[in-house]
Amino acid sequence: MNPNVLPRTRAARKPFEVRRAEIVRKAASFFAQFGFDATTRDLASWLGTTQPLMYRYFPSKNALVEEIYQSIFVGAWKREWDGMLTDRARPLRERLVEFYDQYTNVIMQPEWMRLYLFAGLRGVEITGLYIARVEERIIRPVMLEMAAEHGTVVTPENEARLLELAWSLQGGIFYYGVRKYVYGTAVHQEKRQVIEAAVEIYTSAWPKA
Amino acid sequence: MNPNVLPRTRAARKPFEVRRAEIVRKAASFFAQFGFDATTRDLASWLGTTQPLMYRYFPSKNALVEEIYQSIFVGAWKREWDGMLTDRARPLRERLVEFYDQYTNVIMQPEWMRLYLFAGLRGVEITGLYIARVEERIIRPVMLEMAAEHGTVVTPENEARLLELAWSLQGGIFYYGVRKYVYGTAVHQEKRQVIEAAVEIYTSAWPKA
DNA sequence: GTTATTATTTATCGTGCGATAAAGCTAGGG
DNA sequence: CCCTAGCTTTATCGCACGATAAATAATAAC
Repeated sequence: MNPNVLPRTRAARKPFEVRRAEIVRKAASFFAQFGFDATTRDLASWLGTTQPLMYRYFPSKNALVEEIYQSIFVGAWKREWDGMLTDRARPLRERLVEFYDQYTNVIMQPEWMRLYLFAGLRGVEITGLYIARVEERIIRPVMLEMAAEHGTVVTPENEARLLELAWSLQGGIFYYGVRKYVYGTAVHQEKRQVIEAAVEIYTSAWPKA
Repeated sequence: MNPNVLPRTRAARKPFEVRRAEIVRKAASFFAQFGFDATTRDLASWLGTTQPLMYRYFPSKNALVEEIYQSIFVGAWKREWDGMLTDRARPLRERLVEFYDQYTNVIMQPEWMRLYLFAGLRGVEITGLYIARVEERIIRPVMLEMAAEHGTVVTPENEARLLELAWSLQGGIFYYGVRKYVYGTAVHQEKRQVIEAAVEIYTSAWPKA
């Protein structure tokens, strides 16, 4: 017997690719809330369909999960961010604030943040690759621009220190999102203000040597 | 049939409280690695005992998990930290570096960090309480000491901004641990150096107003 | 309008889970 | 040395999980 109290109305018939894309999108939101150990039956109920339907579109639960990883971690980066940090026609602080404002508009959402942490805790390989890419695309450019702005010469000796300093800026911003979207605690300011304050601190106190 | 290849030797008989404490301690380490959805059978194998043994000491898996939460989140704070940040006989930077050095000696370990995030993602109530306590015991004192050092008057208008600034410092340090212990990526400096650099940035660039 | 196609559902399988009951074994008291 | 208390194990239950097969129904082609 079907455990649902109300008899389900048959799900609307949809073209293969439409349904498939819908499953990936909604399943991401579902797993972000309940973790990847949530069941395919609950997922189907969330989708408004039945459990075996998923297996027409994905060979296994894990195949679906892998596709969610791809959509989140590979699809997150936007083309226009690439030159944003290094455009020296604009003041550095302005570049940093605008970049982090836009970048966090994408990643600082409950879905993205939670999936990122769920996947990290699971030891999913792609999260390590994601961090490596963040270092090359964000941390290192930020560090180099900071150094250029302050006349700091980057050497093999101080590179590690300067990279970690740029990571600290990133971490200070990121943890704001963790508090808000993972732990659900009250924060005291809006995202934009937090970014501005953190960027201000780092640009004004960047070490000369 | 027992799936173990080698026939288990019977577990050494131990007094109730000894075995019980051992289960909590080792189970914390086990769940930190594999998440709270790991099975009680695997846990028993990890403990070197059998699965039903756990039920002599805890009425359910969840009761054991709750006890692990308590031991981690309530038992983490050390008495001597309480006056450390506010001891104005010492230079502020020195206080901050020493506090964060010692505090991170406790929390910046794979076990603590992973359980903290696992629990947070599960929506476990105690993590919200933990963050509230961190704000009262660390963030607010840090903010007030910073303000006092720089002659900043804390008002209802700027309090939110100053609190978030102190959170940024904490977040910058914390995220270093996330990278290292959750994502397993290479970091460029030792913890102590990262703390020193972050504290240096924040103490030298703290806003006057 | 009939038929072919395929999206969707119902029914079910084997497995592994948390939990319980009962049997087995070991240390300490007499 | 035996007996008993209680720690530990074996055996097992009911259930929910991922996955598959077969039946059903809605769309598309002609």
